[in-house]
Amino acid sequence: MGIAERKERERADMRRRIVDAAMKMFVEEGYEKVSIRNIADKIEYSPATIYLYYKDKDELLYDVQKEAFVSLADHFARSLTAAEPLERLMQLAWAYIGFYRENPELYDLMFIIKAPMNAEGEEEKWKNGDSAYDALYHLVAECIEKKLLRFQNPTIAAMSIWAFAHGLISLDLRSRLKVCKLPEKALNVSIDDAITEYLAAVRC
Amino acid sequence: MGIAERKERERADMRRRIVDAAMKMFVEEGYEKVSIRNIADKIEYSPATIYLYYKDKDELLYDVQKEAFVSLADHFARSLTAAEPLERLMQLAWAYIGFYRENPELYDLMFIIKAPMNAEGEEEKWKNGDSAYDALYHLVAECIEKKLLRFQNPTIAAMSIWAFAHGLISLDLRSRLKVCKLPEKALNVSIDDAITEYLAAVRC
DNA sequence: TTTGGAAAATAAACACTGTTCAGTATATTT
DNA sequence: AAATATACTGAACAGTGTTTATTTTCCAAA
Repeated sequence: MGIAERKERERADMRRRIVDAAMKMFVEEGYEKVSIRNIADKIEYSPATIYLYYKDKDELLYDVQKEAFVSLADHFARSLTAAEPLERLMQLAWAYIGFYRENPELYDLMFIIKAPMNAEGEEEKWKNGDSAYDALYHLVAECIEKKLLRFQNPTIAAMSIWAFAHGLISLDLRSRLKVCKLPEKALNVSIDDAITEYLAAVRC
Repeated sequence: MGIAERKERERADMRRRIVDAAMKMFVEEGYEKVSIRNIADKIEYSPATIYLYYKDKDELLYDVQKEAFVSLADHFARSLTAAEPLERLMQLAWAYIGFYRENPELYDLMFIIKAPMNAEGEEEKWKNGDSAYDALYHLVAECIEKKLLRFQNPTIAAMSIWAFAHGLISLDLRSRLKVCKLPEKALNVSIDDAITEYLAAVRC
């Protein structure tokens, strides 16, 4: 029965085509501005066809998020070259900021946009971010064990470091840091300074 | 000519009615889920009428944000009772978190939602958050002057503290802290712990 | 007090959106 | 070749923000 397998393969190919087009368009124009019809046009299929492969736009976004988190994990893996855990933690932090700066729309869709993880009920569906978070958690835990960080609890530590970076990023992404009245050019520098200072402050 | 004044008053009243209804509905159901038609229904006018008072939904949101920032400033004013600047900074931080917890949808619409400040061109329109930011900035500056904080630059300090709080809040609001695998109840406690630890870490 | 003109409110439409469904074309099995 | 299962799509539904032509309301001058 090679046919069933081919059909399955074709189905997977179609999902690929859809998710690839969607990812590309989300990154270029932002999730909100891309409609199912736009995606259907791009892949030269009817809008209704997309609903044969994804139950709704949220499910499609979920798949794009999955993809995005894989590439974040890759980005992490490539960036963590140091042997010293503390040095690795710094690399992780800068890799995170770097990922945002290279793919702001992707960051938005992974961490800021409302859909789809606020869809109640689907509790355990939010596993996409796990590996990226685990990278942070284990690194932080190792640093705490070796008394390299001024933290006791690794969960609190991971939360704090993540929140700090995410806070800066999402204020930046929404142009909220304008109120700081910094010259355009000085903003990125200030963000970098803030991170540098924070990392210096939390180490022993 | 009392008529012109009455007309002006009526115009202002109408804007009030619209912005009040909008604020109420945004808070209850979230900005995205409230349509111009819904608001029009609520105030018992035609949808088109709203466009005689607001050029688009963004302008309406902008007015609601203005309102929201006033109430945040009020909230700050009521919370900052201590004489010691460092104590006042703590109160500010907790007031910020408190405001979020009392009005999560309002926080969303003030700090996270995309519209309207990303509308390019209207550079100086984003002055709503000024007074709230100024409260933080001046307090931080005072603390630095009196050598109460481990910061040199007040702008970096204000950015950092704000980013930390905002980061925790917005990760919480988007249920991203689920990856920390904390029991439901422990989450809020952990957020509080993270803030407590952070404040302890940045003081001299 | 009636009439003319300005101002305010609206019904209806436009161009979108996500989504569904009845019907058509294609491929596979009998 | 006929019957069946699969894949696809046109058209529609119910909603969105917004605009326009039309009607209603109001005020001032004849």
